[in-house]
Amino acid sequence: MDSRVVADLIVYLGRIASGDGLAGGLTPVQWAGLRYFARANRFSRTPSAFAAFHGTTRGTASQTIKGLVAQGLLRQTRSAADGRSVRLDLTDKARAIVAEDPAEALVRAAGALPPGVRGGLSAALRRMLGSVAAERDKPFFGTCEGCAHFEGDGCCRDGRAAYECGFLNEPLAAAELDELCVNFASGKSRPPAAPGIGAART
Amino acid sequence: MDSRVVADLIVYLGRIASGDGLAGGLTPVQWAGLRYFARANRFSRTPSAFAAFHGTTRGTASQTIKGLVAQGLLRQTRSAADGRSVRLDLTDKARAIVAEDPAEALVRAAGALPPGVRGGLSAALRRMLGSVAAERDKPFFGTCEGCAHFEGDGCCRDGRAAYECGFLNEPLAAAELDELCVNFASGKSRPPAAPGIGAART
DNA sequence: TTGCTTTAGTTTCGAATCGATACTTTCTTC
DNA sequence: GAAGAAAGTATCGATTCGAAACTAAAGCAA
Repeated sequence: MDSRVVADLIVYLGRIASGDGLAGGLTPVQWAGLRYFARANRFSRTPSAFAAFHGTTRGTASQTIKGLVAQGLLRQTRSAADGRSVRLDLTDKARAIVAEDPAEALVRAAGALPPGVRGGLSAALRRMLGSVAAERDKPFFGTCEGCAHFEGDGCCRDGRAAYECGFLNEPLAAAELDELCVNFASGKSRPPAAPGIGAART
Repeated sequence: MDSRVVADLIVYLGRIASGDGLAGGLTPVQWAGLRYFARANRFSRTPSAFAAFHGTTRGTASQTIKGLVAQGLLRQTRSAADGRSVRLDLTDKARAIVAEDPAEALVRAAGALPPGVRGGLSAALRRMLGSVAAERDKPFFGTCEGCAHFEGDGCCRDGRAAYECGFLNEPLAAAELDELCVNFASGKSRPPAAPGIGAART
């Protein structure tokens, strides 16, 4: 019975934080898009990845993105490596809006917790995400931390970068390690109490 | 930075659990309605309370309810005390559907946690909800536990019921103490680590 | 009682959203 | 090269949503 209270609390907290709707003249879908493109790394800032993350079709995602581009909140650039792919980046105008996201209240609430409690909360939520992931077959998102494709221990080797994505064979900047990635795969033996944000069945 | 991870985890978990959409032939809104009327107590199973909980207008809530009634999932009865009010109750058919809610995966994930961890998680989430509540002026929902209107310590007094709601002057069954209530108000001095599910500014 | 105001619920209507589908372009593989 | 897969876009019909108008019941003040 206590388990249901925990589940309800998570759903309730998530909804009142992210579902606040029309704040700032943006629709809930547009907020979801801005949040995603603000958190995703450069490999994942594409219409397809957003569609997968948001649980919708590519067509619908394309419409949402078109609206954000028309409002000057996203800038799209075609990929040089793949002529089909498009990368979306937030404009300065969008960054100013995201900084006043109503969902920031949740971040502040988390920050108000004692560090030890917050660490335990984070670890428990990651475990729950791992459990839920084991029941599903949809793609999950996570950060480099705990990703099976993550390589590099911080020191250079034969002229390559300190960190690298073994899936894309791309060097990674230190600031990118905390960004969401669509190519996340669990399975990496990881330091205790520091799994990735998500886990896939692979 | 760790605070943002916690906030993102909560939003992500809540969305993949409740936003699964068209499972069972129901739309996401209909799922939300069924879940609400399954958790809410008899004072809160009204269109207006559902609209407040779901963050929408009464008109939209009325439409959602109409659809659920048409499918034989909700039964509406007019209140004897107030001729305007309508109470919605789940039918047996609806209870069978709710039992297979895709969001039950979250409940199972919470149940897979060690009891001590789950207790800490629950307490931390309640604290976060309290923080978020302090920033907003919208109504919040909670259970009798920790509600300022809750009266009675379990023993009868001058022929009245063991538990009672001081706001509505209504006796409360023991099974109703864990149900969501729209009239929740914080402020009650409460036993340690057992606040209500929500907190209002009052 | 008679009015006035508030509240619960419903209905209607126009705008927006969404999913399914088809289509174009580009990359990959044989 | 040709076939097939993948990324992205456009279109269409059904659904949803919020705003506003509306009905009915309750509360309140003389």
